[in-house]
Amino acid sequence: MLAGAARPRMPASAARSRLVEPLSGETRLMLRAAQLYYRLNLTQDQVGERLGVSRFKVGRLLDRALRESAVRIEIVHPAARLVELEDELTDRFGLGGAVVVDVASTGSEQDDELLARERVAGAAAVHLASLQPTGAIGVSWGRTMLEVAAHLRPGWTAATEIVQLNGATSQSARPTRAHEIVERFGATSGAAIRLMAAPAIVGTPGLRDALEQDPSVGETLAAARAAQTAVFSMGVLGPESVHVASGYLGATDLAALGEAGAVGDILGRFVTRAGGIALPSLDRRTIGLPLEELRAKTLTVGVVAGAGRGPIALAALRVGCVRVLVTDEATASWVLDHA
Amino acid sequence: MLAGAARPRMPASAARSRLVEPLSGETRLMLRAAQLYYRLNLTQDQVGERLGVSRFKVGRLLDRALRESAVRIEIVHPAARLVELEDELTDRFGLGGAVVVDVASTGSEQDDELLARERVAGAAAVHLASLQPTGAIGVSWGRTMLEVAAHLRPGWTAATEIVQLNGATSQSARPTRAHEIVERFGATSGAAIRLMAAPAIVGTPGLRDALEQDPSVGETLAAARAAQTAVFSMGVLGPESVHVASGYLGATDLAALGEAGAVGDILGRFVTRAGGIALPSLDRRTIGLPLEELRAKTLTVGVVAGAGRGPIALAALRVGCVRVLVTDEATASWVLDHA
DNA sequence: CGCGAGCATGCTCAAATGTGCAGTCCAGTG
DNA sequence: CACTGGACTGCACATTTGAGCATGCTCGCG
Repeated sequence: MLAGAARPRMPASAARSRLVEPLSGETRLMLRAAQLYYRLNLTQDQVGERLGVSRFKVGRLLDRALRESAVRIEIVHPAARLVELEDELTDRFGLGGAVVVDVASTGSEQDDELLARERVAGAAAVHLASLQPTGAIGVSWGRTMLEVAAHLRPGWTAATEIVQLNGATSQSARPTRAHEIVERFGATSGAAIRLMAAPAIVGTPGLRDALEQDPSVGETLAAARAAQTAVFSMGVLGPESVHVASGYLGATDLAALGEAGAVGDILGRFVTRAGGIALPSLDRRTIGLPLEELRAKTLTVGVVAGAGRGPIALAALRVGCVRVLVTDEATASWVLDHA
Repeated sequence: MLAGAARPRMPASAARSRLVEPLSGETRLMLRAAQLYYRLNLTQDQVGERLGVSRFKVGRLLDRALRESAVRIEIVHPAARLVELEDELTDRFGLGGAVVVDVASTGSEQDDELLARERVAGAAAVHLASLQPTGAIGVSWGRTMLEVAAHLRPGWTAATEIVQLNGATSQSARPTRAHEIVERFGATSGAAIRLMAAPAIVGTPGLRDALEQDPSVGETLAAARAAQTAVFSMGVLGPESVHVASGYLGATDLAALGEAGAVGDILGRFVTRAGGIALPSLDRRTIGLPLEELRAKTLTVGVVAGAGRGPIALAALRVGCVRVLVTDEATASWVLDHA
């Protein structure tokens, strides 16, 4: 028998086979290269040797694998998302930096609030230390700032003076504990301290001006102005606000602020979603550093934590008075989603 | 007021903070480096510049990220698994190579069987061509080999002769079509062909010997022995076997084989799970190249596809008569799981 | 207070990798 | 059949990365 007979009857499947590509040899090679290179950590040279191709070809195969995403490089660390949020915040708002912390949920809403404040404050204290601020540092008060103070480690800064940025004295049952905050900032650093002996908000603009001009308050205010660094937290508007608890704001003021679109306060100054002063009449009765002056500082660290703090965080960013933001993941996400 | 006052009363949370590590700055840095390096494709130098650290440190951070698997490199191509199976088969059985094809499931068991055979046969034809066999090529017969033949492309080899490896003539209603296979192998390559004019299995060892010594069969058998390359498929034992359909095996033989632990056949020779001849008495009645001689060849390509072919594939590997295995994913997995 | 172990840092040098370029092959075309 | 454009290959060279090593720093211990 000889070759060359007429083509014999063959199954129809021969034609079909063109449709289902059986995986090209080139792709096979690419995957083998990827396995050897990424899994076994061989060099491209070694891969080439095993596969019988030049190292250049291996390089090109790996390149293709990456471009066609046959190989995926993923950052799987649980904290990666936080770092991403930090970078996005920094970019989007032109910040000098951002710290976003992860807050494990406890199940209880109240516990979450406490935990968030605690973790964020801790991070703020650590970050603050890493920034090595010098000269005078201005600080605000509030529950968050109290936590920040509690987390400061001795010797965290070489700053020479700690200055209270806004009024805080109170006769109410719920004191502001602003002096504790300032004292701890001073005690942990060896810096001198300067308190602001005045309420946060007084009854009339006239009294405000009189107090601010009196040396007892005026000198601190001048120091607050001169400080190149400021650390502050932000408050939300609502019946649970420290300003209400401390007796500065009554129901009337609250209602007016709500109507004016206030979302919270920075150094006792209530601002709207867009970052403007919500109620100028109230602002003129507020004692402490104005926001324009806060904005002018070299380094400002804004600390904000807890559910519902998104709007005031965003407002603060819009005011432009935050150079470094320290917050929790939920707030960071909210801000980026609503910016 | 002065600094240095006794440490004020502070919330208990300060102590708690030691427990919940707020994500160390080093880790943060590592993740930022990973993002910049892997996502943005900066060089380590550029990453270092942005992060304010030396390129050495960046390298070490990335190293750590990889070691702590904060970064995962994954090969996601759907065919990656196949390549992995190929490598594993090659390693585990010391093969010269393996081709594993992916068979999309159709839902119907029968269609799957056909599709698997078709795809595997196609892959075998392509791979065979890439191996560029020369001289004489021995071939077996069967449904799978028929498909392989159908997929051969003209000019696929420069071989000079195609030789049938084992007997196949049949008077039954279901012919073996062995001549079609050999003819197509020849027609697509321009090689001469040599058929084996004898049944696969005859009634007595005496007749087998007589036939093998007669020039009509003997010359082909000698050529089969001399060929340096062989291509063959494997059959399963069971009522649907081609040997039954072609009338070589009766119910008695089938039962005896089953009892002897046969799992299938290679060139008409039935073997056990472990790779031994299942029924020597039957083997002495089988016409064609013995397995020892198949094993001695330079290049042998075994093609096996379809559900339930795992045991015979494994047996063939254990016999050591397969240098290159071409099969489907299911069979490859089965073999590796049961080896 | 001095000492040394352990560790992180940055350096030099070599290895590994990417890039631009020139040569080659091949399919399609006039 | 010659030609041409495009894809692919391997090479020389520049860049990037890794490895080993000396230095300096911290921290605990005597």
